[in-house]
Amino acid sequence: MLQGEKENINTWITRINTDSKAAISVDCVVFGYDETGLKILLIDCDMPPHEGKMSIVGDLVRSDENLDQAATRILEQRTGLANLYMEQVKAFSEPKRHPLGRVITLAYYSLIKIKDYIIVDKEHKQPKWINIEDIGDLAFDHNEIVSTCLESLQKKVREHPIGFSLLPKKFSLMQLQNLYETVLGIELDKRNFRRKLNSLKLLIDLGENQKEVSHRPAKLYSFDFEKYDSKRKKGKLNFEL
Amino acid sequence: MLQGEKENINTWITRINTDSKAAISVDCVVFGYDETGLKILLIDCDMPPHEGKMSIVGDLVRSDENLDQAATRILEQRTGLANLYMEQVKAFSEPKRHPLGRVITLAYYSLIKIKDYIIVDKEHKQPKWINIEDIGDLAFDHNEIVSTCLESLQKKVREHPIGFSLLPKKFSLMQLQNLYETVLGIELDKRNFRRKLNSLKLLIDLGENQKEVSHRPAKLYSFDFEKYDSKRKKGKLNFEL
DNA sequence: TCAAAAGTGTTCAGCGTACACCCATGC
DNA sequence: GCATGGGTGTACGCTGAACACTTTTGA
Repeated sequence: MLQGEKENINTWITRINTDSKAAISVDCVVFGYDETGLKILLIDCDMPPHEGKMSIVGDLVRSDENLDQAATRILEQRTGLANLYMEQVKAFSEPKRHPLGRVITLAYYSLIKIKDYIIVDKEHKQPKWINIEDIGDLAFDHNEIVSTCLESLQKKVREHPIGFSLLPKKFSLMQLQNLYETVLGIELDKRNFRRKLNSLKLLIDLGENQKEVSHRPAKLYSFDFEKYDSKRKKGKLNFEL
Repeated sequence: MLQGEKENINTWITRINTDSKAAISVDCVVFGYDETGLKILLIDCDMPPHEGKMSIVGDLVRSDENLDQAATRILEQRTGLANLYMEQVKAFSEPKRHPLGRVITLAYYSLIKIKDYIIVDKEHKQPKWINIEDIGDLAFDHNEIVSTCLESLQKKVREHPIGFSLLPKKFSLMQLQNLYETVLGIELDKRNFRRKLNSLKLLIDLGENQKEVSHRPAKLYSFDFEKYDSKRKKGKLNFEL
């Protein structure tokens, strides 16, 4: 359209259907936690010129779904993963980012406990959990997407209690601390960490202990999601680690 | 594509060019500040069924530009505004959000000092600064976009010194405090605010005073962007208001 | 001399940080 | 009895929050 030209409903419809159409995809960085580290789910990429590399899980969005729905559907279709917490992060839109044409992608991340889910290889693309330290050169701009999503995850984990879903319902304080150290990639002081958690008053002491461990058994706790929600509604809550 | 069907390069190209194409737009919430308040730039909407409402400034993305470039171009073309700080916030993607077809939009915001820019009405859509309190019912899902962008702006202003561009180069501490109170929509304590700014050591005392004011003249300061950058690079900086 | 905004200090409570030893259990 | 990880307390410094009066200028 020329600058200053008056638009009408026909020019709009034309433009919507021609000039500016782009393929839209979502790409999802699935972070997985187990007690050995933080990993992400990668699959084989067989699209030229990136054959042989690995990529994160993504696909094109359909015309009858919004992006959140697309992300959920695609992850389920390609890996069997369902009912995940997902968070939209950012659009990646360089015109030449995709070899087969203009594809704008919306990056999402998800965070799960590896043991709770079974990955189904529905497409013979060998989905694998790769430790966050060991990710090599990925297809497309997926390295950039992964690092953007990791930053976003770390910020979120510091500010919201999304980490608790990564632990068993009953967990010890050491498990919790290890979780934060792993996801944030930092070390924390044991005593200070405990005092902090204690001051939040959001853990329920279950009065139970670990069993059959060859050392002093740890006390077990669970997270009080109800109390968290009600405190948050009432306005004042510093969840900040 | 059926689940489990093996993809190849032809199915990909087909899908990229047919099923999943959507029109992509950017919509930009331009926040403008002057000493009377925080405003946003709205234009008349003449697209059915939203004729008569106002809307934020947006348009379709072209195939040869990325989203940041599109946002810059569109704002310049429609309002004459150029060289703005812009920040991508989120995609809005409900399939029926746009009356003329599938349009996924990426929301951006920008923040400027009203006096520094001249708005050019290139399309006879009467661009206007509307106080943030007085925004009525906007076209499309633009009310939702505006409130999402406002939250995002407020978070950014608290954590980064983007507010200083809204003031004259030489400003008083009261002007600075008013700015934060206006943008964040809260009240601040004068003495605590001053102590905080003082402790950051990022203001340069110019040794000058206001003139021709009918009360005690305020001292004037400027913000030390260089020092801010170097402190930030060296790692340790708590800019947090 | 008055109106209007500028400027200034202290106290208190809470929070992050640094740091080292004893405890309970299984083998 | 020893190896292993669990569990605990104190002191210090920084920061945010609350709060009221004096100063300087122009009209």
